[in-house]
Amino acid sequence: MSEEQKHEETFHKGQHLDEETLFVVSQTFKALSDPTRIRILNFLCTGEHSVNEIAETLNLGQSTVSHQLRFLKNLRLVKYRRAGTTLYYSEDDEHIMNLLKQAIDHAAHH
Amino acid sequence: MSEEQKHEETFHKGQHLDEETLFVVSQTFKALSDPTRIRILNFLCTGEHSVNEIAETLNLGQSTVSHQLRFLKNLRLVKYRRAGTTLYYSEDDEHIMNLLKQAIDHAAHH
DNA sequence: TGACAATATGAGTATACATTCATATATGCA
DNA sequence: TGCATATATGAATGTATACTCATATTGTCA
Repeated sequence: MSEEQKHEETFHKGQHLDEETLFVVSQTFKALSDPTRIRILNFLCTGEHSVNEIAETLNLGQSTVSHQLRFLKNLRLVKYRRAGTTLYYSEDDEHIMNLLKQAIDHAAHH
Repeated sequence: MSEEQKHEETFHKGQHLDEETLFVVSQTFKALSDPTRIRILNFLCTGEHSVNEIAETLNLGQSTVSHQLRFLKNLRLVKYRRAGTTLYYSEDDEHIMNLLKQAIDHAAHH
């Protein structure tokens, strides 16, 4: 590794963004850019919940929640556990959830 | 402050999201969800740059860059300094820039 | 003041996306 | 097997938005 690269990684000064990284980063933030998904993820901070629990608690349509959970699952931000006909969804990316919490704190404490 | 609220703020367990916080958080992440804006912000990590410098370096149209900079400026993510007819843009929210860097590292180191 | 350079702005367009509705799939149980 | 519950899926629609083009604005200097 060159000194220049080491410098960039250490101090984060305009590091090079390849196509794939750019895509992943933008997709990740897009997941966090929708109020409904934010509410779902924030609710999942309290632990695992079924689709219907999420829908009723947040006052959303069952279909809406299912669609958004699929979106979040494709990005591996949530996972689920099956129990009979019920699917219990929960967080699956501690790092990204931490980003969300930071942003909420940043916005709320103002 | 109630014990329940203190618990939520300390451990980030599904804290309540009021309308305004939800809006601010979603807007902030929306700013970070577009590849062009990510590239601009990442470039500004290297220091202040004029609109034309940004456009030429990132191979973007002048109008595109100007539009996106206005977007980022409305959210107070960037600021500018005037020098004659040239406007030098730079970062204006250390905390949010840090979120971006975290996400880039998270995505790049995989 | 007039010309030039840098940037901003507004309209138009194409695309992405969140929601809803209707329906399909899947699991458990009698 | 047949029914009920939970969830997923697909189409349709309205809305948001990123980019481009043309033009306007602003500041500098001769």
